[in-house]
Amino acid sequence: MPSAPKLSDQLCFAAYSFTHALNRAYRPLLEPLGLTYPQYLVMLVLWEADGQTVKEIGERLKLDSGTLTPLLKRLETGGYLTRQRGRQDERQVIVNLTNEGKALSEKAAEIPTALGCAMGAEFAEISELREHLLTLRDRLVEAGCAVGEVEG
Amino acid sequence: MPSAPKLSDQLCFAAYSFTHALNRAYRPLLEPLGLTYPQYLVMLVLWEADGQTVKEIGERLKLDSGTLTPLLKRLETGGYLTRQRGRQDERQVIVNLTNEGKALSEKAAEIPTALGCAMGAEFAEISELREHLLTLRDRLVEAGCAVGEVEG
DNA sequence: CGTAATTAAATTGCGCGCAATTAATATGGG
DNA sequence: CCCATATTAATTGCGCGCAATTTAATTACG
Repeated sequence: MPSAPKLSDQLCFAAYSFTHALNRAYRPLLEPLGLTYPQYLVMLVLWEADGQTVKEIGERLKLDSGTLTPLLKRLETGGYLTRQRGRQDERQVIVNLTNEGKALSEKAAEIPTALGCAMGAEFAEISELREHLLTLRDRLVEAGCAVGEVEG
Repeated sequence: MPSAPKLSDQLCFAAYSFTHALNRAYRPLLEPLGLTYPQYLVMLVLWEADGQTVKEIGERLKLDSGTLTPLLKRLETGGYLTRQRGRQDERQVIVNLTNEGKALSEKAAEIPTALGCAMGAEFAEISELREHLLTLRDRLVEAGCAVGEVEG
């Protein structure tokens, strides 16, 4: 297989396995809160601004209702939020935190710290890497197609 | 929620959404080959070295048999590889590419190029970012625990 | 030897992630 | 006003990822 791309050359695999490693690192930290990692992301969005629609949450996290609806139902069952149809527009579903859901943010406060430590990285380094990834992500979303000249 | 971590501060979310964007960018490129992205990764591993065990493939990709067994069965059904118990150690399953599976590497040759172009990134930039992510990944795997001082 | 401990895959169960479809509501044009 | 079109969620189906368990084969130990 002389022409085959090499795994070790792939940025995509590095990102893929880094993400999985992050997920595994989060698991024991989130388990005491009763959250999975995607559920934690939804809570982050709601802690920043309560009362958002499913659509708004989805835009923020780049997820659709196929993923969010069952996830939100589980968080509702867990007592962290409520879901109710909008009054002026009944197509929308507004998601509100319960007191329990709001209180959870305090327990979650130390999680980023723990992760940063586990990675042994400085704030500036993390920050730069984050922006780099978001830039490339946005270019990927924008491109969607094309055939060009470098490693993927 | 004054103490809550912010989504925009999170490296984890940047990596998470970058990975999903990559996945979506790969989809239309891999569909003509009849592969999903994880299946493509397995093929990359086998194109580099045919005849590996499930364990070896899993170590390379950081995946376990719970993920690999059904995935490999699908690739077997698709005619890209065969799975057979090892002769000298019957606990192992050796995975071999079929001619069709080997031939697929040629069609896949242009994929990394297309992705690199879609990201609009130089080889050096990609390369550096890749190493950075792998370094942090390995630190995460090594740490597994701890509570420290920076953003995650 | 023979039994205990170890190892490799497979299986089970659950939660994403996403494409595709459906249902209900809202909007805009004639 | 009515109907075609848009939009928002929900639903369905499938393929990961992974923890936990099970099964089978190998190795280590007394």
